[in-house]
Amino acid sequence: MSSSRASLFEDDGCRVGVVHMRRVEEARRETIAERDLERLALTYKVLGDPNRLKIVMALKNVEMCVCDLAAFLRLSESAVSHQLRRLKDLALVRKRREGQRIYYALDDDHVAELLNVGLEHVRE
Amino acid sequence: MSSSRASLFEDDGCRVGVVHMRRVEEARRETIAERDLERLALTYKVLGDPNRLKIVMALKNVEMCVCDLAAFLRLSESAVSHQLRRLKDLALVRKRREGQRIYYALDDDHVAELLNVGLEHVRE
DNA sequence: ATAATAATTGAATATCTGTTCAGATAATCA
DNA sequence: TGATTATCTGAACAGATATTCAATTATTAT
Repeated sequence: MSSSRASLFEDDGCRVGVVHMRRVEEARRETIAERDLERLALTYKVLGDPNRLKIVMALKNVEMCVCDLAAFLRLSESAVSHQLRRLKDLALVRKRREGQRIYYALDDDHVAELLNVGLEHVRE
Repeated sequence: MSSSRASLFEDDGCRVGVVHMRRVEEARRETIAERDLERLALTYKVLGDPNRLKIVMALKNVEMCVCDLAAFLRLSESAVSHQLRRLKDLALVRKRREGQRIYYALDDDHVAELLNVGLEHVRE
């Protein structure tokens, strides 16, 4: 019976053909908190830009200042600074001031692990 | 000496102040292939949208057809179909036809692992 | 102080992205 | 066959995004 069709009214009042109502309701129950999901999406999104990804990949090995990263990416320091702020807002990197320079590093081990799992998938 | 400043000509001809040339060169050597990096960035990017993320989270538990997912997300089937194509292009989901319906599921275990590691980071 | 270096910030713009809409395929059934 | 259901596709538009540019803050050196 689970594959039989059911035409019914959804709780938002729209008449729709729902094939597996059980699965839909189950999925709704299992969904994580909207706040967590939003933050998780932002985390992936921030890694989804080639230049930001290059930054975190480089920081896997050693901390670097903005100037280093700009030279590495062949990008303006302003552009790098903008990207670093996004990475920092999501707790992917942390900064440490030393005189005039500010050194960036990965914030915790989860970040490196996230990169490794992603690489495994890409190289499968 | 590694913290001394070095003003020099980069190989692209731009005069820039590079603080830790060793680190920059090391980072350039360690960089993964541009093709892999591009693909890795696309993988994260595709997970970086709340609706697409909801889709893969739901598919962690059970396969679902487009109609189910549209009901679950309260989104048009067209919109869901567009998103599913992006997920499929990056091998995050696979499809299986059964009559008129097409069922989607996660493509491999890496995907679920990627979600789990991401969740750990968000909830830390 | 003044100058120089490192990094940040906000505004502007060109580009990219997600959804909608209308129409096209594909499979099933009367 | 024609009708219905499920899914896909391409164009278009509104909203988001990355970089550049100019100006600003913070630190160090003279």
